[in-house]
Amino acid sequence: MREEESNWFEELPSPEELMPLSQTLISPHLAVAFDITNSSHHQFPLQPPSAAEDEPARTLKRPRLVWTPQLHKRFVDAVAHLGIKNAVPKTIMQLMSVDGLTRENVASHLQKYRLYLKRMQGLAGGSAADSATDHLFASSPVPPHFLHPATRPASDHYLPFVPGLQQHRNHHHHQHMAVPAHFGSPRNAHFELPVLSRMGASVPGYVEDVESGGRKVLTLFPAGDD
DNA sequence: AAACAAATAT
DNA sequence: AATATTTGTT
Repeated sequence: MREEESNWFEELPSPEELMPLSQTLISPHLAVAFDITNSSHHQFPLQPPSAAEDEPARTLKRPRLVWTPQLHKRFVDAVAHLGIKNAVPKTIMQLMSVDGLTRENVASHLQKYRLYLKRMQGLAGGSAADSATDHLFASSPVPPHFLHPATRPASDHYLPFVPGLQQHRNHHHHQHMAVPAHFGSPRNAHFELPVLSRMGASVPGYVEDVESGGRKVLTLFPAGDD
């Protein structure tokens, strides 16, 4: 049994998408038998109590996420600001605060990105590292200190945010992602990331029909506000 | 529970 | 090819 936290259905599917599905899966008279006739059908799919059917909510597959350059840039920014220590999928996801983006989306992307970074460390010289699959990653500049772990960021653009500590920036006119001076609870185990107002305006993803196979795809950053 | 890397699947 | 999912380990 999957006991995952896949609550994506709470936000994504529009009633128009859900309705036809429910209609094909639940026969009309069954639908009336239960209470879903009561205009409450723009709720997320409840599984039919009859259990005679399969469970669409658990079986339905979320469309693949498209990592646009804009979305990737946001990812890189988040990692840069978090610092390598704090840049784990959950916190990256929170900092990015992109509506509909899941931890697994980020984890998968992070894994690939790390491989890309390793591949580039090898070619620290000058040679192009582009294996043609790296177009996405190449679309956003890699902050220098990603490649040299021992090295501190030369500029204060990437000052790692440490939860308990207060940052002192002398010049603060880089409205990148403003990290609030005080946030969450002090040092303790987990801290809460507030919804950042500037960087964090959650973008409501939309679903696009692409590709000849009719695969549905999720594009979160169609046109950046970046 | 979450992170991680490697392998594998779609 | 790009992303997701699974697996085994910490």
